[in-house]
Order: sequence, then structure tokens, then C-alpha cells
Amino acid sequence: MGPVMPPSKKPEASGISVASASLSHLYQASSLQEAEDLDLAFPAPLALPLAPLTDGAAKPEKGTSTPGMEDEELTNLNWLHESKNLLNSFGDPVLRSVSPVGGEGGVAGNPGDGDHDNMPPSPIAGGDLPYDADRNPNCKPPYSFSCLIFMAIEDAPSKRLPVKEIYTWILEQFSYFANAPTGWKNSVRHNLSLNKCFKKVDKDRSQSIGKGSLWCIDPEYRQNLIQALKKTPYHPHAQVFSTPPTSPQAYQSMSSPPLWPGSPFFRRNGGVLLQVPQGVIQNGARMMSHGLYTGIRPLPINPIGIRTADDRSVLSGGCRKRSDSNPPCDSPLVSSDPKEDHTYSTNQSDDGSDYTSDSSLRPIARDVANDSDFDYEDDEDDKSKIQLEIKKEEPRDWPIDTLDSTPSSQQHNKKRHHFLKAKQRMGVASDTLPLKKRRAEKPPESDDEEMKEAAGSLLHLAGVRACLNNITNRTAKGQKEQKEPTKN
DNA sequence: GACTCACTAAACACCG
DNA sequence: CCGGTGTTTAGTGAGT
Repeated sequence: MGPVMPPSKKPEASGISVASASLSHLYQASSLQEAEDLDLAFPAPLALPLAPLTDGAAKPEKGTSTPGMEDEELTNLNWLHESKNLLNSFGDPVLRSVSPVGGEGGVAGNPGDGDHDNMPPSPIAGGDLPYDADRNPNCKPPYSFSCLIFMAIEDAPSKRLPVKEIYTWILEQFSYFANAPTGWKNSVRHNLSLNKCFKKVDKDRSQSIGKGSLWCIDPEYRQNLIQALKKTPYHPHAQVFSTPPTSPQAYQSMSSPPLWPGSPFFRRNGGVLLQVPQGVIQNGARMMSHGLYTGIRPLPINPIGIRTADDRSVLSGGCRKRSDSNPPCDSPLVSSDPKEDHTYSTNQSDDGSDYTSDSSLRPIARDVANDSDFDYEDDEDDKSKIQLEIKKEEPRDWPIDTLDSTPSSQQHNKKRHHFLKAKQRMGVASDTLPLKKRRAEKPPESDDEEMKEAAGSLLHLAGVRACLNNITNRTAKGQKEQKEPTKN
């Protein structure tokens, strides 16, 4: 059922330090069940009853929590757990054979797009129909290659994979590629080479993986990939946001679960991806995480299904790889140079700013990654470390609208505009402005509160406020009890 | 229409 | 020599 790691070698640490206690357990849990057996995954209780899990995974019991976790983490894991429940209600095939989201533009595009007729056509290329994994087992994954590679690598215990195993992982997770011509492999290699997010690890002499190198995620851009991943697989149901279901049951009856939080990759990793940038957590996800309806994802500002420039830039701009030499961070690996540019990747963020060449503009991931020898694998509590680091170096203007992508909807366009107006009223730079400009325009201290308000405005516009209030009231007590007394 | 982005295709070099 | 891997360039389609 769940994703299966290729029966391959899992190279031990060569270039990279490995193994954190908690996080590595999360990573190494080969299944959700295992992760939960370790009491690591989805530790936060839910305040409201959810449908029973269908995969047999134990639902965290009310009142239990993972010691040492921050409340934000807990609340986000709440969100994760909710998502997991939701996803479980849809079954695994959904995760493996999802339809493209948000039209053709940009989403793993091509085999299946028009001119490549030997590919199975995308059954719902327009993104207007709910995907149906049963009926369309070979529909195109909604993930870009960047995301696919990212997931593959992240899914590996060592966080490094040779390209061949990346192929394998993708094939195992998405049957779509089994029937696809091998061109996608070229795309994978192309992406590995050009995308800054991916770095080549110098092969350990002792390792005999055959040809090629190991590839890993550049910690500097990991957050970008996470962002990209979060927004990529989203199902095109505008009503998810416009008219939130009034009950968990209603929500679960919806045919458009958020894929990302419950993806095999995500489940395997026990919610690690919830380490979203602080701006997201504080301004949106945190609020939303009190809700039960994971379909109402944090700050669904984007018109659903539309991959905006912001969206795309997360994949490319922040994650661009320069062709040769050197890593900017202390990452052990490597063969990329964020100081150079590339034709395919201009290394611009959504705004056109180049935060690879301007360290001050780099996303938080940089700070996390560059913080001495930060390695998301090697610290005992690196998970919380990440949270803490993110807290410290919040990318204030981490585009909030990078959270979602589902098919375009006028309603959501309107909401987005409302939100932008709200932000403007509050003096917050529009997220449509280039990152540099936004940073320049923003008052350094107040934006957090402003963003919270903006988030609130948006949520209100999205019609989820009432829902939130309900949930918050109901869960406030329980969450209070869960919080660790010492934070930060 | 310009620009940006993700992607495919192809060519080429390198290596085991 | 062959095949896999990695890099680079060109071109396309889509969104902004």
C-alpha cells in the first residue's frame, strides 16, 4: 500500500552527517504505522472526533502529545493528523495516481500534454474534475519534477539517492510513469542538474552504487521545495475554501482531499514537512491548524489551481541550481553554485529578486542551513531546531499565497484580491510585488501582527472564520493542556 | 507582447 | 563499445 523504498542500498553517511534521534526516526519509520508505533508521528490529539482510520494506523489518543514539541508544532501536527485522517478516508490510490491540478501549466507537465501523444492523456487536464484514482490510475501526478525528486530523496533514510533510485521511487509512487516513455527520466536528470535545490554528493569510495552520484537536497533550498510541494498537489475544489464543510463528516465526504499532507512521502516522514516557514505558521497555518478541516488550508489565497509566479518561483526561483561548482552553505556535497546563474533557471524568486546572489534575501532555509553545520538529519532535535530557527529568521514575506494551488476560480481570485487589498490597507506590501520590493516596503517589526490580521481577513473572506471560531472554542481547552510549558 | 517558468528533446561528454 | 549518468542548449506551452 504505502510507498515502498526501493530495495536498494541505503547509503550510509558519506558526505553528510546523518541521523538524528527523533527526526531520523521519523524518517526511518518505514510506514505510518511504524512511525506511530514510535509515537513520533501525529502526536497531537484532536479535539473533535474524526472518522476512523482506514489503514489501521492508530489514531493518537486524546491528551497525548510528544514531549518537547512546541505548540506550533503541535498545532501543525494536528493539521497533519487531520489531513492524514482525511487522506485515509480516500485511500492510498489517491495518493499514487492523482490527476493534475490546476491545468497544464507547470504541473509535471508534459508527458500527456498535447504534443506528447504517446502519453496517457491527462484525464482532467483542466483541473475541473475531481480526480478519481480508481478510474484514472495513470493520471498525471500533480507534482512537478522538482517535487517528485524532492520527495524521493526525502523519502530515503539517508536523504541521498542515486538517480536510478529516484527513478524507482517515482515509478513506485506514481504508476503514471510506468507507462510513460523514458523521456521523463531525462527530465529528472535535467532537473537534478539544473535545479539548485538538488546537490550531488560526492560518492563515498566505499559505496558502490555504480555509475553516477548520489543526490541530495540542498538544505538551503529545502524550505522552498517544501513550499512548492505543499502547494502543488491540491485538488481543484474551490468550495473547499469558499464554503467550508460544517462538519468533519461533511468534509470527509468531499472528493478533494489535500494530497500533500497525506502523501505517502509525507506520511512516511511523520509530518516533517510541517516545518513550514514561520510566516505561514503564524499568519495562517497556525490559525487554521486549530480547525479540523484540512481542506481549508492555511491562507488559501491563490486562486485554486493557478500556479502563480510565486508558486513557480518556489520551484524554480528559490531552487535553482547553478551549474557548477560550489555550494554556498556548508553542505558537504556538492556541485552547484548559487552564485552563478543558469539559462534554465534564472534564480529569481517570485519577485525577480535573486536571493541566491543576495544572501540577505534568501529564504529562511538559508539561515537554517547555514547556521553552522545545520543538517536536518543530524541533530537530535533538529525538528524543533528547524522550528526555532525558522522562528528566529522568519522570512516575513514568505509569500503567503504560496500555500495552495488548485484550479483557478474566480471566487478565489476575488478572495485573493480582497486579501491583497486588506494587506495594502494595513500597509503590507502586496505579495504580488517582487520579494525585494516587499521587503523594502515592509516595516520590519510590525508585519507579523499585520500578517496575522491579514490572514484573519482572508480567512474571514474565505468564510471560514465562523468555522474557526467554533473549532477554536471547542479545542482551546484541549490545546491549552497540550502545550508545553516551556517554549522557544 | 514580453517575460518567466516547467518541461521535453536532443546532443554531447564522461565514466564504469 | 555500450549504457547510464550528468550537463547544456533549444524549443514549447502556459501563466502573469
